[in-house]
Amino acid sequence: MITRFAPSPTGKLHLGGARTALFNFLLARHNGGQFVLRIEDTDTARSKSENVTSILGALQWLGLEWDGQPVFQTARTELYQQYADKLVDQGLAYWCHCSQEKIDATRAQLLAEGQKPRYDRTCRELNLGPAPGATIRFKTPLEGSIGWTDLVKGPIVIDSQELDDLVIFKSDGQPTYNFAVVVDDMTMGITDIIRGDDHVNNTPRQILFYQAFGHPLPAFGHLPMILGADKAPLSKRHGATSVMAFKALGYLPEAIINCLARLGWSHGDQEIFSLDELIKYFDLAHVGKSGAVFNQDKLLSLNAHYIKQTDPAALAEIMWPYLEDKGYTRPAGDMLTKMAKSVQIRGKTAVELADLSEFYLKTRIRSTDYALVRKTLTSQGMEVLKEASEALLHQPDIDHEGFEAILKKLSEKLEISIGAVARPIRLALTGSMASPPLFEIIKILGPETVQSRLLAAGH
RNA sequence: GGUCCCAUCGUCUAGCGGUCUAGGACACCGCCCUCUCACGGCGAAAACAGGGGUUCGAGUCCCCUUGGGACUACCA
Repeated sequence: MITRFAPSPTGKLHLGGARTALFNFLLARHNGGQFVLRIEDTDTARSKSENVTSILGALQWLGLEWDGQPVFQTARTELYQQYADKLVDQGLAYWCHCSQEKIDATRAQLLAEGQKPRYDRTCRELNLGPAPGATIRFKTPLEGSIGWTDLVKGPIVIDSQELDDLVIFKSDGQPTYNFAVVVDDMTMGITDIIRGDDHVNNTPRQILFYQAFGHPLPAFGHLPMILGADKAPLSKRHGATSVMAFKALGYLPEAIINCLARLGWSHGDQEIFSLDELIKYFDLAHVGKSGAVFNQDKLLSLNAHYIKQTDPAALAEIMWPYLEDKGYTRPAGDMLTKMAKSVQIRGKTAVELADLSEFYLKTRIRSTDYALVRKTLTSQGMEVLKEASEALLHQPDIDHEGFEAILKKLSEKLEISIGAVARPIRLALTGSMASPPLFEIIKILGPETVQSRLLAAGH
């Protein structure tokens, strides 16, 4: 089995493309086959090499390793030419000298008469040769039907009268998409073509070409589209859609893979899948037939799950770039790991992790919420800070139990609730009312920083 | 317009004729836990688009309607 992913480098790798790549990857790996890449760059006006780099980078980041070297269509023009010539020689295709204007005119006329707009096949039996501005058209059978059993949609049949005499070679000497794809898939030995729903209508045309070449048909499977919240196909206007944009937002590749896999595929009630598990369980039989709305909340929750799963040291590395962006210098030793661990269950993205742990690195804690400061650092609050500072001074290596005891003692001494004791300390230490547990913060920050922050807030 | 595809909670989905008074997950709401925020635990609410068949029996099979979508290029 050989599957392929064939992006055109007209943009970055987006969610839809990533899922197509994932399913092809999974199908191949599940069956011990190959997964290859083809870059469809024949649209030279819109194709950019930096997009190729970025698409390959995104696939790598996701962990979708491909076999061999990517094939570039622009390097194979001669091959397409040979195959087109073959069809012309066999009388299965023909040179067409009709001008674009003429074709447009007949199309418009047919449309006006309420008929199907199509080429009128003027040149079909004229046996013309090459000429400037000429195209090569395929002799589509005038009758009969074309069908295949789609791997995800089931049997599909279409009347060949629905099809025009397709142009296979453009007047600029480049093959058309449908033709190039077939030549590529044949010569690359692709056995299973898994692609987006939008290609269902291309399939009968491509089948015609396979038949013309006397080449066995590959299996086709068409994946439903990924939609935005408004049920329209996912696009830029739905916000972040490129894989790397999600990386920048602090999402983990495991979460994106898991999320994408569950968009249109299922394995009973299981929700969490590692890439290895996906390879083990993946099958086309459980791919759904209808479009799926991409739900970023679900991705977020999956991301939170994988963040919780990640080893704190590794998480520190994932989180660090975002802290670095804020202008901090990297702390020494395992400080960063401790920080990551303390916010691990609180942050749902690497960005949130950085935001939540930022207070550890600040040189000065300041809250801009003045109302809160006024409410918390009352004379009583100040008293708490002073007392806490003294209590902690004698117990720098505090643990949960020990800190609870200190809080309790203070609460009894000052005759206020435990919460009222904790509040000013939390504000002094973190600048916020939401943070990891105080004893944990104290341990990570160390006695000197704790003292100075308590004192600084006391003024 | 024509051709093709699709249709279960708000969303992703399980379901492959009887085990469905329809299960799971996310989100939402409530309760518990608790030094805050979270995590976690427990619970609630929430769907078979509509209409005809077939069958002893239909979410599951067939047809129609409705509603979505794709394609209809010398774009990929």
